[in-house]
Amino acid sequence: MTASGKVYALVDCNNFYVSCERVFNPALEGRPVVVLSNNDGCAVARSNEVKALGVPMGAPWFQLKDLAKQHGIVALSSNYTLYADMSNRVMTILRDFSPHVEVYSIDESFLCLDGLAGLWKSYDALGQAIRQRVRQWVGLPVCVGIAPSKTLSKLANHLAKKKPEFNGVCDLTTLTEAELCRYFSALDVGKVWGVGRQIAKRLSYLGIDTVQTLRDAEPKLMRQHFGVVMERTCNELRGLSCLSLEEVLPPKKQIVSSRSFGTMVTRPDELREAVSSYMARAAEKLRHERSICGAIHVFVQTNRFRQQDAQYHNGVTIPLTEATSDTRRMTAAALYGLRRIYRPGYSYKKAGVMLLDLIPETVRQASLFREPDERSEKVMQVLDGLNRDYGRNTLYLASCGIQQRWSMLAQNRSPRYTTRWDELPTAKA
DNA sequence: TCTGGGGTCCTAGGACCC
DNA sequence: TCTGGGGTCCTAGGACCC
Repeated sequence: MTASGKVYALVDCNNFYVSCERVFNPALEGRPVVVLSNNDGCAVARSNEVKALGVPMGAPWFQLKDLAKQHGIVALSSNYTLYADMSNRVMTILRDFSPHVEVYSIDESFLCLDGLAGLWKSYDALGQAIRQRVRQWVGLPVCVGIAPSKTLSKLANHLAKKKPEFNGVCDLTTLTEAELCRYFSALDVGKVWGVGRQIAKRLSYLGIDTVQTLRDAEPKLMRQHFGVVMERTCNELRGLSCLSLEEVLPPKKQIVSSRSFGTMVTRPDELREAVSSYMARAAEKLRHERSICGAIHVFVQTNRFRQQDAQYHNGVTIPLTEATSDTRRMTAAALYGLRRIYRPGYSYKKAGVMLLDLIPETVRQASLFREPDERSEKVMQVLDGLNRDYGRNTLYLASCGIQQRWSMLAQNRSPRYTTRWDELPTAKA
């Protein structure tokens, strides 16, 4: 099935966060391990042992504590610094295998394999070589799915992970129609990329429950029922490539920074600290993107899970008179917004900022009312430089506060082994 | 006690214009 | 009694992804 002549590989790391932890702590091998979300809230990565216990993705940790005690589940706080660095190492290796790589998320990439068939005995051999090298050089297990469309390569990857007969690499281009039909008939339609819970339910009303029945559905009819996206998905399932590789990621359209608090926050000064801190982070990302923003959205909310508490959530968008990436001006706007939405008497659980109307800094429009501020750019360069070279929070605005009593929980975080000299792993003789 | 964070795309509906 | 039609733009909300 190579109707379009395209061939894509999807390389996906197995249980990525858990596998990263195991590289540096081999004692975790073979044990049930979860990595928790920010604030140690939910299980966002599960080892196979934990999946076998029936723990779903996103399960709240506090609900798992009994099960954890019973089976000795190890729970780790997330260590994004480590995961990001490990991810970069994997992606660097993948670029050796194909000149066309789309880094799709922290743990998966699409590779275009067009024209590479001649270099290898088979696509399967190429896939195995990728697995072997990533395992040897970075220590992480990956699986590879190969198919004539991105949507199919996702499914191929799923099969590579679940079906031992593929040994970690599933090349759909070598399967017969009958074999494809057999695998796809056994797969829930919800496994298809782009089919979530709601759409799966609606598909079910039409008698479409498996990947195979969606593949057999008429694309034009799917368009009438669900829109252009589903029509595309349907065509992709038939081996007609509709989604191309996006090698250069387009500039972001918005940047969000938000966190749940480690404790309930009632005092306005603590909310101000949190919003200032989140804004510092968002502004840093903005400058890294080489963009400036034209508006800022601030929001606060109480704990929606505590129905017995008085609930309040609100947000406000503050347009800026002039697009900027200066943390100080953005923080001032955010704190102004916060004053407008803050209501006393509530226990707040979360706050955040969103940067909107982003444009590249090169198209900055001169303001009618202000001279261009070159000093601002210099100050931000110094700020970013210090925080890059000496660690985050070396230099920050006083409004971010010092104690940060509200900051999130991370009670069991591993060292940043690969990015901090003072946290390098040590080898015992 | 304890329930994540950061994105994108599409669509429907309202405002507005001629 | 009778009350256009078509187009664009914007926004909010929903759905999806990892």
